[in-house]
Amino acid sequence: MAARRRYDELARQLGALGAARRGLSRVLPSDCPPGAAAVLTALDRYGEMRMSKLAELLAVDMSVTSRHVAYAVERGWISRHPDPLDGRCRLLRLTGSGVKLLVQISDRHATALSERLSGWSDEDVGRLVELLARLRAAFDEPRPRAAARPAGPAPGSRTTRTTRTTRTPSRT
Amino acid sequence: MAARRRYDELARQLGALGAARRGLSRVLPSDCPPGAAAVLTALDRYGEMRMSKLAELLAVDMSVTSRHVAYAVERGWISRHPDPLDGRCRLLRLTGSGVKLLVQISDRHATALSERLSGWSDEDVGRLVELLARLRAAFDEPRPRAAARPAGPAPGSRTTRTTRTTRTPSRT
DNA sequence: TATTGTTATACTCTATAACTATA
DNA sequence: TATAGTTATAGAGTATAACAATA
Repeated sequence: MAARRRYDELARQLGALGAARRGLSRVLPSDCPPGAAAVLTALDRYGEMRMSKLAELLAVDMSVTSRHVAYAVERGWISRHPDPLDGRCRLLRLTGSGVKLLVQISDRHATALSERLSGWSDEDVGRLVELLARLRAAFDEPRPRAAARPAGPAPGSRTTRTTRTTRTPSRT
Repeated sequence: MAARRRYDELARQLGALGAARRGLSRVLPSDCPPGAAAVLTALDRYGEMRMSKLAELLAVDMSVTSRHVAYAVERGWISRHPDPLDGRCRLLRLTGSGVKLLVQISDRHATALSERLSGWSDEDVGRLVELLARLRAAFDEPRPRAAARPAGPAPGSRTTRTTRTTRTPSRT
C-alpha cells in the first residue's frame, strides 16, 4: 500500500506518457501504425492464435483488433486461416513479410531508445520493463472490487460491470 | 546502454500501456476527459502560466492545448487573464471550482490505484514513478541526434527536423 | 440461444495549416 | 516580419451496437 501522494504522481506520469509513446510511434514505417505493430509483435511472441485471444493480449475490444488485423492482412503481414476446430474462428499467422517488417521495427525501436536512453544502465531499463509489466498485469485483471465477502461473489450478483475488454457487452 | 532485447521489451510494454491509461481515465468524472484533467493537474502543480508554457509541460502541440483549455474554461475550472507583459499572451489560472474538481480526481485516482496495486509496496510505486519521470524527460528533449561534431551544430544546419511540440512548423 | 468475428458510427486525442492580434 | 494563440480539418485509436455465420 502506497501513500496517496504516490498515487497522484503515478497517475500524472501515466497521463504524461503519451509523448514517449508518440515518440516511439514516429519511428515506425509510415504504413505501419502502432496498432498494426502491436498485432505483429503479439503474434511473433505468442505464435498463431485466434482473434479473441489476440484481443485479450492486446487488451482492447475485439472490434478494434479486427480492424488492425484486417489492415495487416491487406498489407500481407499476416494471414487468416479457418480454425479446423471451430468454423467461427480464424487463426492468425505471421507471414514471411510480416517477420521481415518486425525485424525492421525492432531495429528502429532499438535505435530510438538507445539514443533517448543513452544514460540508462541495462538494469534501469530492466527494472522499468518489469514494473511496467506488473502495472499492465494489474490492470488486465477484472476490477478487484474492494472486498466484502471473502468467499466468492454471491452467485448471480453482477452489479459491477466487469469491464471485459475482449467483448463489449451488448444490452439486448 | 542496455541490450537490444531490453529495448524491444520496453517498446512492447509502452505500447501495451494503453489499457492502464484507459483504466485510469474511466474513473474520471464523465464531463472531464483526460486532456482536461492534465491541464488542471499542471496548473495545480506549477501555478499560473501561459498557454505556450502549458503546451510545453504537456508535451503536445499548442493547438491541442488550446482546445483542452477552452473546454476547461467553458466548464469554469480555469480562467484566462491577459498578460500585462505581453498583450498576445494569456495567463491561465485554476478557479476554486477547478481546485475542487482536482480533489475529486485525486480521490478517484488514489482509490483506483490502491485497488489495482494492492500488492505493491510504497517503494515499488515510488520506483515506477521515478523511472517514468526519467523516461518522460528523455523524450522531452529534442532528438539527441547521434553525435557527429562534438561541438555545437554547424550554424545554419537545420537538416534534422527538431520536433518541437509547442508549435507545428508551418512551411510557408 | 450463445459465441466468434465483422462492420458502422461516434468520441477523444493528436498534428498540420491557415488565420488573428499583438510585438 | 515574427510570435502567441485560435480554429478548421484530417488521421489514428478506441468503444458501442448491430449484424453474419457457426455452434
